Amino acid sequence: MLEKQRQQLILDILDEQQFVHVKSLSEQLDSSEATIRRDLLKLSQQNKIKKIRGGAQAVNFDRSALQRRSLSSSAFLVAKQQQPEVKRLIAKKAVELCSDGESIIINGGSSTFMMGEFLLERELNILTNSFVLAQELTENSDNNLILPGGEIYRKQGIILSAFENDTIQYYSMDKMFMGTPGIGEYGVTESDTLLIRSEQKLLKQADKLIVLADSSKLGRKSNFILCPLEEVDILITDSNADEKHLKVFHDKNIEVIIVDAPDS
Amino acid sequence: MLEKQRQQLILDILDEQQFVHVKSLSEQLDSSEATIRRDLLKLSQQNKIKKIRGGAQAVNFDRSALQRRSLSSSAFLVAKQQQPEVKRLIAKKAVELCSDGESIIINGGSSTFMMGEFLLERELNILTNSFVLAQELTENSDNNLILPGGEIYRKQGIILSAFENDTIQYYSMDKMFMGTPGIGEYGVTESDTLLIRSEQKLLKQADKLIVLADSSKLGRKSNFILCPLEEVDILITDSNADEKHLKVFHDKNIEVIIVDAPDS
DNA sequence: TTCAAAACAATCAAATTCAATCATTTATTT
DNA sequence: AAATAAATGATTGAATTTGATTGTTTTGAA
Repeated sequence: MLEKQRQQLILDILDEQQFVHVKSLSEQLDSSEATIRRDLLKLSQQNKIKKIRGGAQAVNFDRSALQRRSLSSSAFLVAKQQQPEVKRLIAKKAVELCSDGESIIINGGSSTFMMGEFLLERELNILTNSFVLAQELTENSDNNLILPGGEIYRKQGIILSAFENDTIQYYSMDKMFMGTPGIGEYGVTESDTLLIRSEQKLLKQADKLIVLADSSKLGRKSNFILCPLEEVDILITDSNADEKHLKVFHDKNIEVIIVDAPDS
Repeated sequence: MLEKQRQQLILDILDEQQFVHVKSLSEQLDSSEATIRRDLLKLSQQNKIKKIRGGAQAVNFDRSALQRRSLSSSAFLVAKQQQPEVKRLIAKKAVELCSDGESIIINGGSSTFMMGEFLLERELNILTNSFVLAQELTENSDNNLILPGGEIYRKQGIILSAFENDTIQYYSMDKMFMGTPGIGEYGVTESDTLLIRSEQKLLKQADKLIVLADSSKLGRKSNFILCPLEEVDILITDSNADEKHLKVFHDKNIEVIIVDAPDS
């Protein structure tokens, strides 16, 4: 991985969470801890992050600017940068599972955001808490869009409500598409505490759950468990997936759809 | 492969992914690394890419955001040009009634949309069923935005819910700003059947109702009555207002704010 | 306080990337 | 076709980056 690319990714990660461990970065970016430390040193000298013992901390000296930038789709770009082709193919396959006229739920997040590209020419009923996705599809497609009520979180580009009962409880949808930072025997995980509630609420309104997770997400575990594997109906991943992981899903009767990874 | 062709392909690739290795380009384009380096040098001299150690970085990686930004702030500019100056002054006065930190409701519609221009530098809690206003202010301001749940109606640019109980019932706001096609002794009127329900629901959550209506709207009556005059606390209109109409509002103890009409 | 584990900066050797150079191939002009 | 110009690919040594190793510092538990 390129030096600049690595550093950009560190910034992107810190855009989404307040703190990261050196170790975690080293694993995620597939570089030695020494290299990560050097990156952190450089970035902190540029005042782009704050270097603290154990890792790095986000420096929100210009919170508004950062928020605006992330909303505009940096999350989308990070996703693209990390796994450009694979994620796109997975998103494409996900959209192919829908027929026009169907009602689907799409949760906020970079993986599912990529579905947008393939939804442009479709006509579905789409319930989503992703404000950015709704924006794109409202402007550029004929899909019918439904939003949950709540506050707009610029950084994540999503709408969240603190209240139990909101508009979405009245909607019954066919499928829910969900991206995740990690899925394994323990279930589907999520890193953001804000997101997890909202996603659980959305999940209740869907008949089927379809998880989008490229091979790097399999067996990974993020901070919080969103739902057990039993809830998952279909998993879409790529051909780099480890047999060991796939077996777990198979044992739970999850239908696994595998798309060809370009560089496998 | 021709030189120009190769360089265009490099640009295409960087249009998609922000970073590439020299090695990867060399393989993809079937040229030596030396040639690729020369291409990168030329392209970077033209400022079309950024040359970094190990490869190249897209310079316009935030292009979509930039486009959207200029386009979106121009949404206010367009409104500014199309609407008469009076409406703008009324909108400005309306925003001046708010102090930072306050919670306000703004209904969808062209008059109230113009408030957006003056809200850019403010920090308020804004509950609005105007999807377009929310969009603009999310991208270009630091206001906290709250949306009701429901379906997006493209034509009107608003969010509507068919259900009685939605998220907004939990919000208690200081002021509601409402534009209207007609206001008179019979009350505040509205022409759009879709809008009227939604606005009545919003109204319930506000302590004070402030109506924006230039002088041409006074004494006018549109198809439906949204609420009686008793509910109105403040009316903002312009200096062309007829005394006869103003007396009606005065009798109902409505505070009337009059802005100077430029061509009066 | 003591101790062990973790995180750290400094250092070094290996690997990678680079610009410069030159011979060869390809394109253009005469 | 010959001469000239331009582009390409290979080679080189220098510069930079990287991961591993070292010993030191910090941390939290005993």
